[in-house]
Amino acid sequence: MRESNKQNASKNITIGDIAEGLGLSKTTISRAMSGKGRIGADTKQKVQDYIREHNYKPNVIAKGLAQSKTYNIGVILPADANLIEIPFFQSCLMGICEAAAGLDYDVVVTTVTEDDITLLKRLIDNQKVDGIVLTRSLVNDMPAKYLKDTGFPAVLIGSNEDDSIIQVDSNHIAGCCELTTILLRSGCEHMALLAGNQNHIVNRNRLEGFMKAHRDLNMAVDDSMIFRDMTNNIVIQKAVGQIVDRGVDCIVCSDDFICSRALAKLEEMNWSVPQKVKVASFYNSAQLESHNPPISALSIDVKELGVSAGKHLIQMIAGESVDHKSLINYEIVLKRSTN
Amino acid sequence: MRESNKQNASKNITIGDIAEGLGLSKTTISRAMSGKGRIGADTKQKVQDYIREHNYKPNVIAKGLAQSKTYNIGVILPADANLIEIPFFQSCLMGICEAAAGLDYDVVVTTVTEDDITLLKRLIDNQKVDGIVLTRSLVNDMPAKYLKDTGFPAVLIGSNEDDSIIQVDSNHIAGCCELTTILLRSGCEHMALLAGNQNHIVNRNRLEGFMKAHRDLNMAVDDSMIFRDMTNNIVIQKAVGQIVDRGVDCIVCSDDFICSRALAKLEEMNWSVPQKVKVASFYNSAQLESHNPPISALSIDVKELGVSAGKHLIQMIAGESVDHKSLINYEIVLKRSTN
DNA sequence: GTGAAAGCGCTAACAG
DNA sequence: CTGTTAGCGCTTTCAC
Repeated sequence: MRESNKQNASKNITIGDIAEGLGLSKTTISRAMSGKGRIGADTKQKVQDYIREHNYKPNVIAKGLAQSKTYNIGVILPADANLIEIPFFQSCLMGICEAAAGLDYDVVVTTVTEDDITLLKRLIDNQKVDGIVLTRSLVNDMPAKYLKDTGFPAVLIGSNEDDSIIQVDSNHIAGCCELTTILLRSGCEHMALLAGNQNHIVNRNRLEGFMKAHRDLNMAVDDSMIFRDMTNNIVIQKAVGQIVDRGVDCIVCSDDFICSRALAKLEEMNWSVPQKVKVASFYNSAQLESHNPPISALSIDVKELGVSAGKHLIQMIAGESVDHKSLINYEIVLKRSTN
Repeated sequence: MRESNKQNASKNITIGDIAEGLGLSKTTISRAMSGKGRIGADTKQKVQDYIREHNYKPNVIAKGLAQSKTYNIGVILPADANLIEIPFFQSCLMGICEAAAGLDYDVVVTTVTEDDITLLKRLIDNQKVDGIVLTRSLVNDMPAKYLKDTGFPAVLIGSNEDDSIIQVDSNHIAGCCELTTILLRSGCEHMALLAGNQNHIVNRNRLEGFMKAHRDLNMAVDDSMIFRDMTNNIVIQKAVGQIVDRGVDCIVCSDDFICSRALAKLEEMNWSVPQKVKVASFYNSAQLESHNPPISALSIDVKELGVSAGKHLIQMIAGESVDHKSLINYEIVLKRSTN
């Protein structure tokens, strides 16, 4: 019950306990830890020894309060029903967590839907985070708009027309253009594109890359072979039926979800890949990992996107300047589906 | 520059500003908000009006510091490479976020691997959360053990031998038993099971349910038809080859990942489902959503698991007592693959 | 080089 | 019913 027994109690030991135990002031302890201000090398050592010995962990919350910081970054995940199982966001999150932990930050997550950003507002209002990572980008992006208006530190994983928001992305236009070019050069003459939800910037960019490849090679695109907003199995199956009728020789899909559904339909029609039609995907997940034949695709290190976004955000919070746009490499992986 | 202009500044307005603006004490403002302690109905009203008018948002961090709480719960996600894209955890997380937001808590996430829980320790040491949700359960579960030893409030999504940790799960044994029973009763005589990583409790439970169904019906299980630790495509393909040779008439898989690989192999062998062999999965994700034929499976509302876990944890933190184990319903969804 | 004191924004006895 | 006074655990002037 004596004062000096404090550190044995279940409560965590505080900076005050150390000061008391060492006969120093709280200020000195603080300085010994932060390195700020001048302090004697010997006392510094003494403090650090004491800290190690007593396994002292500073209270980050209190530190934050004193500095008007939280040492947290917020990650906004989409909660729209059709996206809830998309692994992209999970991989992003892993990357962000990794970056944050390395810089002594923590990650708090919340969700938004296309038309409801109340939880994002709440997170900011509650002053629980020092900055925000957005993990998807829509055409009229409410979160991006809100963050821009409020001037809250933020970085976007993906691209956005608005240059004023910091962005981390891979170059979808270039990547899709490159993959398409390879396919065109390999002799494809009747290419089709099954593009995803055009409300997502990324799907517009993929479409644009596809178009650009044709332009660059001076080849016409057949508009009747371009399908947008392939957001459910019904429309995908219908589209596949139509393009097969029109003599397609190569199908490119916006992502693996579309691709796996297209492949299922082709199989049902007994239309063999790659003999009768080549198939490639613009986004490579685990979904088609063990498909037979293996599917050619654009591959990006999504976790690395998260790492980069996290680091950039924390730099920003620290007041350092960061690039307005940084790009993560992509890779073109050719497999049997386009042989 | 005058004192009274404070609320126009970019800084957030504080409880002190309100007190000053209204000529009351900070205590009174605090009481008007929390409802604790007695306070005049009229002053309470006045305060609330002022708050609304000036769009005041209390600083949760400061509140927390004063109460030794954080109003955060931690969610531990597995970062093992082979699990990173599994949508189960993402759905859990969504549910936990939903529960937390509704109870004015936030969610901070971090990761562990099978043999490294330093980030979990860090989260607790930093005192950033009031409790922890574990989203997976292994046989020698380091996080569960650690939390038990430290006595930190925690709930586990999944099951664990150790009864002392609060658990939220669906009844995998009963569910798998029920589905297996249906298949046995429908005439299957040579059933095979492709079970997942036996280091995961859930996969052991699924196996147990499968066995129990046989026991209950007094039917022998053929050990050569039971495969454990089907963690990669190679072993799965090999297993499928073997069981087909042995005259299997029904294949049950631990989860959709195993199932999709098994289906791919069957297709390659031109072994039609369900004509030559029935197929079912013990865990239903979006992975096989549009497979042809549709796959019979056990279906559970994973997000609801998260919601339940989140609510239970926050109750616990509030000092209320919670059930040691609560179960979420499962559903057996029979489709063409077992017709 | 070190310490005293004030303060981050809020809550919680204890008085009146 | 309301105000005063201490804190929560840490940082940060400003003195010495």
